[in-house]
Amino acid sequence: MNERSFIMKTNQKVHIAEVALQLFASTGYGNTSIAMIAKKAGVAQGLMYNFYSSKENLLLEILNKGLGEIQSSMASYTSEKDPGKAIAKHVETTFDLVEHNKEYWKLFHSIRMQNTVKSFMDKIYEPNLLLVLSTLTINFKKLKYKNPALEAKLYFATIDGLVNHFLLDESLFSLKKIKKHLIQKYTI
Amino acid sequence: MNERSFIMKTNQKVHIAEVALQLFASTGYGNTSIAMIAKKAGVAQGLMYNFYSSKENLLLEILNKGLGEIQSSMASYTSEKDPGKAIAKHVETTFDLVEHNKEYWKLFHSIRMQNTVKSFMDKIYEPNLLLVLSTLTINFKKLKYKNPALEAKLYFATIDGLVNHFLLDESLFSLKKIKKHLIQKYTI
Amino acid sequence: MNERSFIMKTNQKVHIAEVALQLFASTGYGNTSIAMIAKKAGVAQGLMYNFYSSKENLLLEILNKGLGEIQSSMASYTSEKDPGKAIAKHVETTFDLVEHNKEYWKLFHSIRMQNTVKSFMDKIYEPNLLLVLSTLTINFKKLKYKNPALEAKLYFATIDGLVNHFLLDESLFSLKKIKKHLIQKYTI
Amino acid sequence: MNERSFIMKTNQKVHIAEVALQLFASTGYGNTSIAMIAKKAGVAQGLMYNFYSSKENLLLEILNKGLGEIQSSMASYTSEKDPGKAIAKHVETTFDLVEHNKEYWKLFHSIRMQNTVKSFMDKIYEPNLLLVLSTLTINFKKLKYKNPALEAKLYFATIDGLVNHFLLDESLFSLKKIKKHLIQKYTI
DNA sequence: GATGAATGAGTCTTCATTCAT
DNA sequence: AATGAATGAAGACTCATTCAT
Repeated sequence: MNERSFIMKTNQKVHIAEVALQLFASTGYGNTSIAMIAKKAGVAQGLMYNFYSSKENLLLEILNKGLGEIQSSMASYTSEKDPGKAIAKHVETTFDLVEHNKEYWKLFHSIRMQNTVKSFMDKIYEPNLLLVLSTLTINFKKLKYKNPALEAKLYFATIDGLVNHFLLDESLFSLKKIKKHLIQKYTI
Repeated sequence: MNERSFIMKTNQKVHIAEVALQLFASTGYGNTSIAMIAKKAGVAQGLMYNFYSSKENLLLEILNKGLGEIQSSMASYTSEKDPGKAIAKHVETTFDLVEHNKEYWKLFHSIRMQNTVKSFMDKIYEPNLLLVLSTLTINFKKLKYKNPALEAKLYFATIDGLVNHFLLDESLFSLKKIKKHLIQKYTI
Repeated sequence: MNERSFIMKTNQKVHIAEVALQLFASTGYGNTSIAMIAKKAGVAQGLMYNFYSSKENLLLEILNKGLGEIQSSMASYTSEKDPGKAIAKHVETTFDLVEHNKEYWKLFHSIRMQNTVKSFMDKIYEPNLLLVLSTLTINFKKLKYKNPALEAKLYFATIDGLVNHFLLDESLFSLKKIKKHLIQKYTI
Repeated sequence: MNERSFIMKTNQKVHIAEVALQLFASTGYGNTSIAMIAKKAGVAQGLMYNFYSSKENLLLEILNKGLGEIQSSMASYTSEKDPGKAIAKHVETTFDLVEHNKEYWKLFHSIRMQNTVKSFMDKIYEPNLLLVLSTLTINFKKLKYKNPALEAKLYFATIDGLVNHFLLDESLFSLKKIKKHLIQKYTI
């Protein structure tokens, strides 16, 4: 394989994933057919299988890539030593991620309760979740909260719930305001 | 007809709904076929349509029945005049509902982001949501919160996030403890 | 079986056939379900099978009964000795039959080209057709037509075509006028 | 790909339509399943839908194509100025069409009384019918018939009835003879 | 690599028919 | 006789996946 075709292939693979993400998010994984993705991506149906071994694999790679981006974004948060700043940063980072990857998050939330990908979630998302929780716990401990572990879970649930509601109906509240409110609440 | 089959017969519609709820919750609505439900319920496929006009109708009836139970449970909350008690009651009621209808809530959360029944959700769930939010807002106002409307949304998101996380992994936290913690946080 | 229940049964059987004819004619045999007939007739689905061994049998009995009525109506025609009057009578009788049994004729014409009932048609309708044709041939012979057999077939096709067109679109022509026209044409 | 399969492939859509027409004509539209057509055509069931979006669409395309052929055949008739020749030509053309497309005409006659495709018939066939009737009327007028409009309807019914009877039982008469007879009758 | 025709298992749904009561 | 619940065999249609070119 020469360099050019390597690049093309890479781009094509990414392109397909982007199109698939759009469709999965807007139409639902179950209601999106390979034919639809191929058509919208401008490639032949069969070609899909040169990049992704199956429809489920395509989904998993999309979810995986998104999780990777989350993890790298979260890096800045875990390295922050000041607990107040750390939490503020977490709020900021999370909401920024959601705002800039609405489609990914819609897909994520719409799919995470389905057994199709349960084992995948357990394997990939769970460790991530636990890492965030433990870091949060440490920060809440530093902030002298009585039950920091529980507090971390509560805080995380709040964030998740907000994201969920925001994705369901963006008119429900302004992400900016609630972000500010949340930071005040947790850090002052 | 012996007693057992008599019981089965009179409750057959309910029985089918229960089986369907189980499967929908564990396997996902899209991944559950009418054939699967019929088999598990011990009836012929065709009979399903004597009780439910379509697969979607079966889902809607299940969701509707669950919503009915929620609404009646919530009644006690809306009638409570003392704001602190009202919120405590809301927490209690919600968590009790979830604990006793895990499958329903799993289904609910797994389905609400899918377009399949979006219009249904908009029609049935949205008004309910708004009612709860406005009642919560009133209570937070009485409790002298600075921004009661936002606070209500925040609180609601927290509840929803907790339910979500609990349903995803029951080992994450004890519903009892977090309930207590939550009530303290919001009413003291 | 006492007399009363015999009468009831007889009436019920006839009643079912009448309802079935209506539905078959308006909705089509294939689009009419046993359930629809039972409902409209006000009887249980299962009861249908006490009178008719199958849906097809129900159809055949309806067709058969109609053919019987036609044959008896046609009797007056075959006994007429004057050829002109005979043909006039045939025209009159045919059009009267159609006008008073539109449903039957609609069913008949909609079904006769389908193989479902082809063997039945061959057995019951064919002899009838041949009888009419031969009688017509005799009359056309008396009327000095050059090729009376062919003329009979032509005349019969005309009648059939008119009935067909009339049933397809009653606004196309007045049965009365075309009847008059036809009689003039063939007898003067 | 060898030559045979190449031919098959390029003509596959046409091949499917031909097979479908055969089956629809002999077995009836309602009694012919997509599975039967696919099997007889030697293709997979699913492939059918690459060419025809639905069973009804397949039927409509078949009917439509047939109607197109009729219309182009009829062109020669409408352009004929001499009324006698025009009618003779109409008889000839019609009978030729029927003789060379028996299956199409069987299908057409078996379907036209069924509600399945009533709206299609109204939209496509009705205008065609009216055009033929008006042209016939003009010709009968030229031929000094007293009631040319009625005469046109009568003539058309005769043709239609003859076609019908011929399709029901080809042994009933020779198309050739009746054609000659008919032309004589109407033009001399 | 790229195409898209072809496959066939799987889905929901309908309905004639049977049968326990 | 009468009911209508129950059956199960189709039916039309979809779609992930394969494969010849």
